[in-house]
Amino acid sequence: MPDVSNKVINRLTLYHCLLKYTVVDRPFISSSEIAALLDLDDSLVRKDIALCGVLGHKKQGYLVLDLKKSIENKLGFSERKKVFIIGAGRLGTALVNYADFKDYGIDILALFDNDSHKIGQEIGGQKIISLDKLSNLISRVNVKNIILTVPPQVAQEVTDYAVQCGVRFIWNFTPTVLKVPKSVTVYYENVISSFMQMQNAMIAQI
Amino acid sequence: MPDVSNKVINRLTLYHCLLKYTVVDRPFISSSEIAALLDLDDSLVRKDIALCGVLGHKKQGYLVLDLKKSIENKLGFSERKKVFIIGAGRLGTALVNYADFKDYGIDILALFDNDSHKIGQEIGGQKIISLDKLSNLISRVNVKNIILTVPPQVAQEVTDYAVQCGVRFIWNFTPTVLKVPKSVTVYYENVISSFMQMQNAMIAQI
DNA sequence: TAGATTGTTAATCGATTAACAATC
DNA sequence: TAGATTGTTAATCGATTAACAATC
Repeated sequence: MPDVSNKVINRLTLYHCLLKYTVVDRPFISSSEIAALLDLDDSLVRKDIALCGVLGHKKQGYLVLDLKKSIENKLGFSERKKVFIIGAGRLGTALVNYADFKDYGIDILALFDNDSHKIGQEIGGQKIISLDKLSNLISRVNVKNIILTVPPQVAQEVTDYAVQCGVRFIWNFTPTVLKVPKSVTVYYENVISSFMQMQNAMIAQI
Repeated sequence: MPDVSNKVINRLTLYHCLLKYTVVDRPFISSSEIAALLDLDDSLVRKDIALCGVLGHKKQGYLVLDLKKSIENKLGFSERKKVFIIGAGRLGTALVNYADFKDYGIDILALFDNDSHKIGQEIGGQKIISLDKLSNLISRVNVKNIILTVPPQVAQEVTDYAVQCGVRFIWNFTPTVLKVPKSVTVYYENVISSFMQMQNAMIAQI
């Protein structure tokens, strides 16, 4: 999936949701229908679709199943992507149980915590593992990507340790900015920011 | 908070996280330091800060506390924002317990579900309420914003009901596209899209 | 003073929208 | 045929980066 911007990825994912759950009863959908449902410009939708290599049909639109499949290919849903989760709090366990991850090729292979009361407990078929086993498991399973769902107060400390163990990509769900070496990439997931953006949309509406 | 794009909101929120948890030991921070930590251009940081009405100090940078406070004002953290959550599954309950919401002015006033086994249970100080009480509570408490965390299969059905009850803004955590009247706004939170964006960053890195 | 940093303008880059020929 | 829809180019819009004078 090179050559597509984050904005395109975001829209393609939405088109896919649409085709998966909403448009299931007919063979074709047009760019203007998609655009109307998502409040976008129809030529933008056609451009996005063109990036997936899908050809439409004049007067009819795009074949729903064809389009769905092509988005899956473009975004790499069928390739398996291995991740660990560090932090078995409410958010971490919610993510472990998020059934849809598997559908999109995301395999959560282990869930770590350093609370001795949690270690050994089972969540969504995953045993919670002691954090000091991270280094060992990284080399055995060859996973370089972690989802970070620890309390913000310990986020930097846990990150330093994870980086030392060989982690290269951190999907950071904590509301903190992490200091990492140049070789490590942090991707920020920020619920507060999303909320503020939504609120902005609200104000604009009124 | 008019006149700021979503991208600016996102960055301002990150600056705020930085000032809240990471830069706590000194009075000043420069635009280039912020830029380095977040992998941004320093003039972009200065522009964002200018939008908050903060003046820096030549040779020293910006006063940390001053900047933090101004971001809070700009993004409206101190104004209380009332929301309901519909769907008391793992994600819904994780959000109820997300302590940081309160710090940012987001008050979760009730948690709804229609599973009779869940109704009456208490989560994070909130009793789970039967969904058929929604209409009643909307008029009593005057809340027009909901966080939707139900299973995707029932998302549209629940949305139709919520809209009928008077809901105007839906923060949609389900991986579905919702059909709503023009008067209702849906804001999509898409974990899968975020993951794919992260993966894109990974590929670019290697 | 020399060096560092802001604040801001102009230049560039990228993303979206408008428009329309092609054609089913 | 007439109408609808794609695929794509050109125009516009918005966001980022480069550059630099001002100044502490």
